[in-house]
Amino acid sequence: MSDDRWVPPTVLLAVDLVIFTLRESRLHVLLIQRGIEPYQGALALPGGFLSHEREDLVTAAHRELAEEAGLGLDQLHLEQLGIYGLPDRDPRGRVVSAAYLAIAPRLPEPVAGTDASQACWTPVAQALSGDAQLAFDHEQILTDGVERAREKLERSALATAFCGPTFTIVELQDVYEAVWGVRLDPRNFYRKVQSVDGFIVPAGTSRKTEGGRPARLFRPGPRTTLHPPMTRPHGQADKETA
Amino acid sequence: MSDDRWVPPTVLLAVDLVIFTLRESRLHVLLIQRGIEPYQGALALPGGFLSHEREDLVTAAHRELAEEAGLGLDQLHLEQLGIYGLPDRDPRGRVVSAAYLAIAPRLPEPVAGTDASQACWTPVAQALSGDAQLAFDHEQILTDGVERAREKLERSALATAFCGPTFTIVELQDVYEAVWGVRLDPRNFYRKVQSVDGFIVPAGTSRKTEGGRPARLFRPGPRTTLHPPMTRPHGQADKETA
DNA sequence: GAAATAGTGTCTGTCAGACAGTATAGG
DNA sequence: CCTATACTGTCTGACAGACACTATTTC
Repeated sequence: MSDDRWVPPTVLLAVDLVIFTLRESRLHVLLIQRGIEPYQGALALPGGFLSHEREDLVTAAHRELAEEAGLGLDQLHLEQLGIYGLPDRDPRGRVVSAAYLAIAPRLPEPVAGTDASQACWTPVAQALSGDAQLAFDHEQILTDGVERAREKLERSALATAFCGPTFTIVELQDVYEAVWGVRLDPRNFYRKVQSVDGFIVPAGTSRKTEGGRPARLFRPGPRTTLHPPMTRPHGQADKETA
Repeated sequence: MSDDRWVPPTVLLAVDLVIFTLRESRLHVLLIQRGIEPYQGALALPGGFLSHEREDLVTAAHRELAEEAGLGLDQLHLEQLGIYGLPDRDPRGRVVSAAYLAIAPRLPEPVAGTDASQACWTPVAQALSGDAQLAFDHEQILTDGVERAREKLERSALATAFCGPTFTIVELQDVYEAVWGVRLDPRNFYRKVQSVDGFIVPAGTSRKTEGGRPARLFRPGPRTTLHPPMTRPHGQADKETA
């Protein structure tokens, strides 16, 4: 600040995505296998550099979402997660990454890998088990993403973003159980989720289930923040669903 | 990604700080009056560019904290707030800012302005009233900082960072009332804050107060996350303390 | 003693957690 | 009928909110 002709350093800006979805009642994250160095062949979060100097960060996140996951903007939650800028996180030089958290509804196909690299949904428990070494500091970013999702399920209506346009209460409960890693009582969950005003609204019809009474369908309500919040069982226990 | 010789664009990376403290039972933020263009003369959050290409973001935040506010690392909370990167937020070009939230304990002197610009503690209510136009998108950053602080008071022991090494329960209540903008019942607050295990621990002695029974002193406890959380009065009402 | 601030006891409505019981489907 | 799933009613312990009351200081 004291030199007259001092010029601040420039950095490369990347956008990385933590994209969550629910598959078979388990939380999955989209990972790609890197086709180029560095970390060629390793698993990594989808992402990339800004396409041009005037591209907005959110726009870049949406672009990557479309390019690497084939996901459009419909029924998709996207929020900023944080910035990761340790000097040595990328061997190519000073790369600072803006991480975004995205929630995708259940998708029938395993995602059409449109990009050069192969994209696949991976159970989060497996991605963080240490067996699969993630590129760069993506394990840290993924860990932060999980924690963010857990917190937001308490105070926001984010859980509905995991579901399709309509869903049953049991499906919504599946989301909470998978993300929090706990078991919830269906009866109490039913009462609780209905009592929060504006969280979910009836969608009229009902849906078949395999041998049993059909469940009523609901749509996401107008509320985005939940009062009172959903309460996560004490001690944020990470017990897997048996 | 398809061109062979494509080179990603570079950006300038800045670090901006939202530094909160409590003065006269009101939440204050540190603002500086800009000495140079752009926005010369306007109020802004303290901050600046990375000093060199290999500087870590947190290190840069600490450096700015020392340069512009004269604050060391002792008894100081610092956490990442978010990244602000709209293409037109800075007329000098593509500048992306990593915002950090800092909490400083009560300071006797109004901060020694060590930098070229004048630094002053400003009530947050005044800074956001619209009368004082803040530079760049700093009003947005400040708004996000206030919301973040409010949320973190619920689930973390962040409130103690506003106090000195020892404090009374009433002083802690002052923090909650100022940040949340509500009135709390002293008796219930007393019980509640004591019942949360590891939040605050007795510091042995007590402290004089103007005409009344001396209050016991406490120190921050080992707990950083609060279970159960402090409950903010319903509807996050923003009623100012009368 | 009065005044002021610190800290305690107790009641009450609300709600999370537990779980018995009812409803509606397919076999 | 039985089984499986969806949904309802009710009890109970814990706790937030309200507030009367006691304790310890200065004047």
